[in-house]
Amino acid sequence: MSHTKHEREDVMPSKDRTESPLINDGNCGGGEAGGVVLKKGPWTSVEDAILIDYVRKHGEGNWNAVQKHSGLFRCGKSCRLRWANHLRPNLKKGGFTQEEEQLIIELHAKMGNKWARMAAHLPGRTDNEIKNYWNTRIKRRQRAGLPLYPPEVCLQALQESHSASAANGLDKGPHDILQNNSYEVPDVIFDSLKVNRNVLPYVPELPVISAGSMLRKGLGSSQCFMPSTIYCQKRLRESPAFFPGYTGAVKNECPLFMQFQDDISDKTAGSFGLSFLIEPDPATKNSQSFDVFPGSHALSNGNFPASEPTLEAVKLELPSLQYPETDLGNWGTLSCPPPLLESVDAFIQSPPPTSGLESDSLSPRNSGLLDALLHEAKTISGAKNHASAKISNSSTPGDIVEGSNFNICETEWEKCGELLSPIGHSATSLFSECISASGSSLDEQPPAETVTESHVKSEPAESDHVLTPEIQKEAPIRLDSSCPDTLLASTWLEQGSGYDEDHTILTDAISTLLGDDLSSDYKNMAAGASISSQAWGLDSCAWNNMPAVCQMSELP
DNA sequence: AACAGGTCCAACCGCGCGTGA
DNA sequence: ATCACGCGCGGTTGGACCTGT
Repeated sequence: MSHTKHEREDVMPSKDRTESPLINDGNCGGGEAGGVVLKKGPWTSVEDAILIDYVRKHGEGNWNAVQKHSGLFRCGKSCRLRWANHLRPNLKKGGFTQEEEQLIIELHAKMGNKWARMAAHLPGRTDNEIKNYWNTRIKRRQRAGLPLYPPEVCLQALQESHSASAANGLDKGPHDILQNNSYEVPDVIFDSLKVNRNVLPYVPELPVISAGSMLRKGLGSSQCFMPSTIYCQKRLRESPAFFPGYTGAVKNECPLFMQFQDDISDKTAGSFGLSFLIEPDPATKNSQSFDVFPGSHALSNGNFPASEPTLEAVKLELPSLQYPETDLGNWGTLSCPPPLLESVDAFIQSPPPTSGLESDSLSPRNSGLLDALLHEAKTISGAKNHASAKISNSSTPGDIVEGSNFNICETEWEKCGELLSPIGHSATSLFSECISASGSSLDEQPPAETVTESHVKSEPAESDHVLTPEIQKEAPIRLDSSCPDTLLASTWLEQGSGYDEDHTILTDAISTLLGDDLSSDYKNMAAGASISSQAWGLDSCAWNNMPAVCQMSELP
């Protein structure tokens, strides 16, 4: 295809950019290199030949010298790109094979949008190719209402995780895949999780924010969601260990979240009982839906005015672990809460300030990816073994925030915190998606139904499982709450009933993720029991009526 | 045949990192 | 310590092509 294109270009070199020498920006030498106007746009075969010849003579590298010595009116960057993506030897052209596709999916589940690293696993393929393939895949599957990852990948990861944890113990890190990639899972991560579990009540904002943002996205303003994401992602791109969970949790680097995001935007917003966000009650309009969390980083960056722009700007510049320790200590009393998405994830995963940064190396937990969720589940489970007594006996948010006047909110907050934790959120979203796609092909499955047709059970045609009357009856009620996870989880659990062993594993994982209080409920649900409306403890009313200051009081 | 919408992909762009002066 | 430079990475864009109506 590109070949055809370039042949065509060779005949008619270009119309726009190529022949508009003045449209050069600063990235390639300010558009001029030594007074020479650099060319942009498609490469011609002549240029290719020049570049190939140059590289043969001088080797790769020193790309800026290419323009100087070869007569090419291209910036070094453009030369490097052309060489790397099209001219270098051993490049594989053509579509991806099934094996390659499978590998890409698996790699993306592990790495997220680390195209270059993925390309290293695919000889002859370029990061650009993989990126394009993946983006196309995302669009396709999003349109089709399919999960981003096929069930195989999810289940494989789960099974591997399960067996690995059984064999190695929890603290070894249940990441076969990751281990295969020589990823390190520093113990300090687990320690920090145990420590930080006490402050999980801070977490629940994330899903709500996500939902709001996703709803806005679903409402056709995807740009609402992106700017901050992009901004932070760029800022922190090279600090995946710090909190890729942020970028991941928001967009591409967290495929799991993205699955949920896609689902939310495509289906949930319209049918999951979140209409109160879209068509808020006049009395609660905006202030209680989108602005229910006044300090929401995501909200304030999602085309909503930031209440504390200055502070936020500062925090945006810093990876979460770079927050001054004093800031961490002050969060509970800040009038402006910390930025949410990044800080939430990072806070949970952050080692204690004294643990140093070396522990951050590619923690799977930090990735926000499939493995990370599994890891998280087991980590929390392990943490429970060590600290459950402490937590259950003495650790309440009220304990954390000493002298807080807002302990009245503890119960609701705790429940919501458990329920809405980004971990559970991602996991349930993932699992529901994974199971919902019963087909086994790696890629397309025929769209079972249009998005608008989706209801609680979104893709009936893709699954043989049907909602039980109980669930059908109860789920909409539950989902009128601001806890979309509820539905996803329940949907998953219901759908997962056909996967006995995996189901058990998944159920355990979910239960672990949800914590002690809810695990039994989830298991009951999984066993076919109807959802107890009391189990969730918090409906939209309670949540939305919770004073913002109360929510703030729970900040770590 | 014409058109619209979707898909694919090459190339651009901004940013961050590493290195050396 | 600072700056400039080279380089690589990931996100985005724009246009050609494909497909369905």
